[in-house]
Amino acid sequence: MTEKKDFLYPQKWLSKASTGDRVASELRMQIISGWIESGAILSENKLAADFNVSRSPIREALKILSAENLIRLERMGAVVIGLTEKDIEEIYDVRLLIESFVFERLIKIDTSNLVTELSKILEMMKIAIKYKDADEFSLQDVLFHETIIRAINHSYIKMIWDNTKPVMEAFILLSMRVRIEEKYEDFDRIIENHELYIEAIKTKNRELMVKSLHQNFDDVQGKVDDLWISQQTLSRGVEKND
Amino acid sequence: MTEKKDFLYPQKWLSKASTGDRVASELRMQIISGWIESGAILSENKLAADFNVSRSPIREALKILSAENLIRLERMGAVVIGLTEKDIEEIYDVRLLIESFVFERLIKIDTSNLVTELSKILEMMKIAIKYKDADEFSLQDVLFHETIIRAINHSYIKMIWDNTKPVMEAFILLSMRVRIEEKYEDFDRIIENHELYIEAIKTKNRELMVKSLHQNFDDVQGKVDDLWISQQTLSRGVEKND
DNA sequence: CCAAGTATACTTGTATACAAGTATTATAAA
DNA sequence: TTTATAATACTTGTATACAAGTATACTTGG
Repeated sequence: MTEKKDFLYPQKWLSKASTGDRVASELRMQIISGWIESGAILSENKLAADFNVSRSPIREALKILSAENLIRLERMGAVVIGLTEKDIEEIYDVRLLIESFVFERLIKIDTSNLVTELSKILEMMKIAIKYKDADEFSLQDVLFHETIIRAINHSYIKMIWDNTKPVMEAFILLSMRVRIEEKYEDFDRIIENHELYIEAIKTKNRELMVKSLHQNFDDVQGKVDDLWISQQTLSRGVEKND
Repeated sequence: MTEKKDFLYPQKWLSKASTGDRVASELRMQIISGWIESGAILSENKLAADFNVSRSPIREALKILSAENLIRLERMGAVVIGLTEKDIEEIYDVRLLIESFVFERLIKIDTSNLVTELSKILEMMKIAIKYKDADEFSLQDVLFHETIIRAINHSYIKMIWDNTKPVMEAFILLSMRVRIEEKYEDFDRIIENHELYIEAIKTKNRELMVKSLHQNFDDVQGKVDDLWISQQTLSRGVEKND
């Protein structure tokens, strides 16, 4: 008998999502968390049976995951690629790239509204930490950066964000869940980083921005470790479906 | 009676593509060329009838175009967004961003094989010009830049490329078709630019790369004009379906 | 025991069917 | 004439059906 596994992805974030999106979100979490191992082969029929839906939304989900480079669509089944440490470094390459670009644009425009909005989000993050709500914290963290990116109204930079966001969100979600329990003090540093970021935007200080961005980036190494912890935690005492 | 319109997208490039991909490629061309005007509303049923396929591949195509920001999926029908001058500028922002990033990586690795490959592609481009084959030229032009990007083996930079490529390809295709007839001499300059680019990679000369990239970028203004010419050419003497 | 060929149980891609919801249009009442 | 209501003709989202192709496993002949 295999133990029933709860959803990894917060269901309340999916209030008005289609079945395909739900399946994609859940599969994404299962792949990134290591619950579904890389190399595994997913069949549409099997997934449809597992999720108790038809093949239509499953196909939709697989297309999404394929665009995110988490799986590779082949003739016979979708091969799980998974998320390696290299992938995470690469995602942060891209983040660094686009957020630097965004900052250069921000320098040229009025950012007072943006700063206000970011301050609000930061306060939300603090509350989330106070109540040890890793999911809410992750949501706000991602929203923080998305808000910055949206500020410059650049649809193609936004597109890059949209394409990397889901994987990043899942990754952050998983590592924060571990960290909020086992490395609670980390969050002070994260908050500090974000305050620095806001300050950089407010004062349009390029150096400060680079500094805060890189601190954020350095923080990733720890996050990678946490992902592995997360993967082991998940496997602990849970039987896997065949 | 409405005049039968040929395919805008080269059919031979779709040898092993699915129906959904074909429809996406064709619709993309129709949208970017202005044949389908922005603001138009596409219904899955109508498209299925037009293309003589079922709704499944149509849905697939619409998802693709939506990810490319060419349409916006809404409750009732997909609204055509189209490609504005701003979009094209933004695409080139992204190209500049990622190709600069790629160049920084190229400096650190052996690029002799890459240079050879690029030289080959460049010769193909010259032949295409000689025979006034705009489609072949566009194919090689896009391949040229893709080859450079692939050289650094960065899956997320590659992902950004994959996401912008289709729109760029369609745009280049349309403008080259006009230019090869009406501005044949332009192509000397384009070839020159690419030679400069190869030279920059060979000598790992950052300044030269920036120069050739920006020359490429400056060239875009002309391309935008050509797109409008292309749109008018297409409308000339052709009746549009209701 | 081994090899070749065939049957079978998969796979995806596309077409069709059905359900639920929305905008529009026509009708009826004031 | 105007407004409210109801019928209708759309829309998408999901489920199911069918077709074509592929890998596997078995069977049959040597």
